[in-house]
Amino acid sequence: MSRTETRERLFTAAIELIAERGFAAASVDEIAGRAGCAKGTVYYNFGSKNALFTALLEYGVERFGAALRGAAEGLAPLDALSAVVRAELVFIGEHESFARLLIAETWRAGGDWPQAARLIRERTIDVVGDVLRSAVAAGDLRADLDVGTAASAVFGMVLLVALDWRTLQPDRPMDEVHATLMDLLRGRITT
Amino acid sequence: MSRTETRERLFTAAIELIAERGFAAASVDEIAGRAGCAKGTVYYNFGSKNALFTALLEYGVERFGAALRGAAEGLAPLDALSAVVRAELVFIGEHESFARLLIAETWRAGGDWPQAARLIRERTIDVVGDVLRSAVAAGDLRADLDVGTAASAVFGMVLLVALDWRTLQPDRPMDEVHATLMDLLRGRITT
DNA sequence: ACTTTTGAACTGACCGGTCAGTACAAAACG
DNA sequence: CGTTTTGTACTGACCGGTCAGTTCAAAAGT
Repeated sequence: MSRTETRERLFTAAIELIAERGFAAASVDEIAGRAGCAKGTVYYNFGSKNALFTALLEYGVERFGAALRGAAEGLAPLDALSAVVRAELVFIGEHESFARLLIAETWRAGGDWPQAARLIRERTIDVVGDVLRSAVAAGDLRADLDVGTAASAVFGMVLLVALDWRTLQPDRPMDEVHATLMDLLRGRITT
Repeated sequence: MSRTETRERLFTAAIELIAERGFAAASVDEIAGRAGCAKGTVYYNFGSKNALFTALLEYGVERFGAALRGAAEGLAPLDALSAVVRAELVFIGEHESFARLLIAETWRAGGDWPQAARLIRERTIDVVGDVLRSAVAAGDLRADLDVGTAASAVFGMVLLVALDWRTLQPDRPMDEVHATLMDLLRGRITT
């Protein structure tokens, strides 16, 4: 078994368990068990439970951010926005547990690690912010738009809607959800 | 010390600690300590840590829902939407810890209590849904609007934006945040 | 040979829950 | 009126169990 493969198995196991029970309640024994390896392997590979969690967050956010950035690439600003929203839906559909973990563990109040988690989340939100900024620069969106708040609004809206979608109506086609979200964003709600 | 007073002190202490560390990591000893009473008192009043948490969720969601419902009362549909969004911002501003707890502990995957938590959260979202439904009935919003998804989107958007607001720019006037959100919802983003 | 993994045993801290007992005020009693 | 009882709210030491983290010798993989 290669080291990276073991690491990935541990990642997915930890993501699932932490999404289900939260970081504190997910025991290392159980994570190792679900990943099909021994407890010692966790400590050989990561050194500590916290380090495993941090590595996992970075790994996941890296992929998440890359997926969003990749979706926007080479598109006109407004198309890019639509593509980023879709990419966020797709990513969450495929990595539901990670999304739950992200939402559950990164909006804590005070403490020690939240800085890391918060920065990571911001980095994800910033991709949306960049897309909005381009749209403003291209004259597609109002010049006085508060890009920071809007980015956070779009990202958060899609995140929570996606989780409700997976939880309550998983059979619903993604395009419908995407269409509703884009209608909302483009002001096509009012008559 | 009256029973209800003790209960409320335990509520606020538990809300703060769970928002900071999560349910599993918030120890009953510490909750009791911060509330200024003994551990036994928690068990005398609630019977278990889980029961304390459930009671606390119901207590908080009751107030949250009432605040939203009260804000919408007697207003024309579109004004009601604006008022509900503002009420959500106000409530989160005043009960930031509870909002963090709500977001962190109610989007878990499987398990035992999530039903309770999820239903409770839905009950809050449903207030937004009702407002949207009235607006559709009044002809202010498109008849084919997917009210469920839109309600979840509005609620989630405001929730995450409010938390970012409290965390990153607490000095910013609430009206600005509110205005940006309403611009987003009314399609005043595009040029 | 060298890296990686195993799995079991152990430690020490911490945590949820229990329970016998305290404090005390309002009733019931004589 | 004094005293006894009762019920409520609370206390905090204590118990059984769990868990992160350590250690290590042996096996497996490359």
